[in-house]
Amino acid sequence: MRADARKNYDHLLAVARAVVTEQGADASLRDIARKAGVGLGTLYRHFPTREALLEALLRTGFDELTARAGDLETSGSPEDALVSWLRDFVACAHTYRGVVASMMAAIADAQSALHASCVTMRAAGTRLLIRAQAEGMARTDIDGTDLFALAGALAWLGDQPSLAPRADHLVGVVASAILTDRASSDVGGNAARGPAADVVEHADR
Amino acid sequence: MRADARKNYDHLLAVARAVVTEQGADASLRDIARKAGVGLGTLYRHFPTREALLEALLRTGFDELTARAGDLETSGSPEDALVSWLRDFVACAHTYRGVVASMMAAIADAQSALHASCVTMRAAGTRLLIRAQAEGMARTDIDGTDLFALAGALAWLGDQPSLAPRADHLVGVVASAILTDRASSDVGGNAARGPAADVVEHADR
DNA sequence: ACCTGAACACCGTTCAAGT
DNA sequence: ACCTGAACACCGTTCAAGT
Repeated sequence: MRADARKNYDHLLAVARAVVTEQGADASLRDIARKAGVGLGTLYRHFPTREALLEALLRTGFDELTARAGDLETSGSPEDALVSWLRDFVACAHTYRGVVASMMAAIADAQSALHASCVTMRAAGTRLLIRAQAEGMARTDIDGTDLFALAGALAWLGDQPSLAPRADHLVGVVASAILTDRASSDVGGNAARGPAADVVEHADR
Repeated sequence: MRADARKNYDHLLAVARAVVTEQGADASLRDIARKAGVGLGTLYRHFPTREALLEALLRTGFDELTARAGDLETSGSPEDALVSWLRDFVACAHTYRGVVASMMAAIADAQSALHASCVTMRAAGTRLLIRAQAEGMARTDIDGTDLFALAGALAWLGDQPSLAPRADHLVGVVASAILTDRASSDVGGNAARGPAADVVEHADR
């Protein structure tokens, strides 16, 4: 890659990060090119599709999520690992508003620039689910696709301004549906509570 | 309303129903006017905003849903009533792809043409939730807004082509998180159910 | 190799002019 | 009263022309 091209690429990505953070995944590509002081064709040269741009923006977060999932596979209780992954996924998707719809579309479209990362992430979640199921800690009538769907729905929820304030709490509610022993498990990381008790979010985020 | 205006209104609505069914809530208004053989200004005259058009399209379904919620308040078990409402809501939102995001935005925007209907629907769901909670059948750490949020998330899920096949099943999963007696209840809506409710006082409505 | 920006085919929204 | 469609300010995408 030529030096001037590299410079354009990097700058474009930085500007895109700012604009997409502000306007969401549907941000105007023209606006990004304009703000980057670059021709529209240059943006398209580096990122042939919107999803290619999103992929570049999300790569870091996705890689971190996958790495964390790997750690979770062998650490802590299966329930905590599963719920932690769920929270991490939702937090990651929440980085850019509206990105979760692209992810769900990408999983069904092998041509999408986001396809591979999403399949990888779903696989990571699936492994944590299977482990929890094997130990009798998670209901067995759902599979990795279901888990991914629920994670996506919770991320979508966090994107809606009117619902976002309760998004964290509702992750706990859905987690309690996935886990088998609601009564005795400590979903939130605090002391054990009854079934009707509030399932609290992590403090360390 | 003048006769020619009435005719335009009705025809516009019929065409809009077809186009929105096919293309979703983001369908091109220009396209609708074009297909209705009507000037673009005519569409704007009858439906000043996209939400006004959606409201007209959804009114029937919303009214039916509200009526059914009223019936459910006094019939069957509190759990069945709540889960039935949840399924009805998801089915109703599923009428037009992408409409659930408009609904969630409308609940926070009193100016929206969809605001009133959404508030009414949320209130209907809330009453069913409170009844179930009063009889000890639903967890008490969620409120009507949470129920509405979960219902919206499930409807969103049904809008994603890659997730839709499991949407019905996942309604059951989330329902089991809301209901207290997971083990014995039949979330799907059939015969077997948990122990009959004991002496319980009604929540005020 | 890489960049530019005009060109094309679309939008949503408004509003002067017509009937 | 009501309807029309041009006008305006935007899009995404492509591609000939430049360096």
